[in-house]
Amino acid sequence: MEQHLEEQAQLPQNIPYNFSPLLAPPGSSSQFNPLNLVTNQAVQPVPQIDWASLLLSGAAVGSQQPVQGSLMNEEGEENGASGSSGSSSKEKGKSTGRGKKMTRPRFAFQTRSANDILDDGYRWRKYGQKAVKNSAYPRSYYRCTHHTCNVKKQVQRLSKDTSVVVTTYEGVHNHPCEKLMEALSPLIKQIQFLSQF
DNA sequence: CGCGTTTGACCAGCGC
DNA sequence: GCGCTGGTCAAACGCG
Repeated sequence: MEQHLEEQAQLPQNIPYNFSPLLAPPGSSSQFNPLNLVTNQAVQPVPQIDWASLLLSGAAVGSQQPVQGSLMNEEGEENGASGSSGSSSKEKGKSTGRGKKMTRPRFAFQTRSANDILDDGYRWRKYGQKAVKNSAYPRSYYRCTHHTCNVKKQVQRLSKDTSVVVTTYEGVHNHPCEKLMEALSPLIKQIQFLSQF
């Protein structure tokens, strides 16, 4: 199944960057895979993404605003379990193996970027890298460095279109964006100062 | 010295 | 049951 991922991930050429298109193709419900999700952005060397609103409200994306197909949870994966042997096995492996069985929202998107690592405002620690079948590029595994946060993400570059990076987020941050807080702290201080009068 | 990356080993699930 | 594959671990290493 993995061998077709990149073939299925056709990039619409003129879609502006937007998370709303994160929908499973209507006819591919049973074969749905996060890597098939297509969200594109204009070709930019450095992605300009409104991560703050995205990931703060966007946690929402995970739990409160279930955009169908943009999320992967246990139920959704069971739907596609028979079709996608590879991607489903890894989840089951985690549930019964070292990892804990948790229902974690997942969403994936593609970006055109020269950088594999998108600066989403959070700090990530790389914990693994694997060469995946039928892909010239390895898949990298990252974990949020926040001690109470267990969000993971996978980053893989398409071999057929090396300008496209597929990022899969798993879980929802349970802490504010550090860089966002860092950026806002002077403003907050100023507001607090002014509010004294 | 602390933090992050690299990388080989290990584990579990699936298909045959 | 065996091999393949993906995901994770953890020790070693590098960098600021």
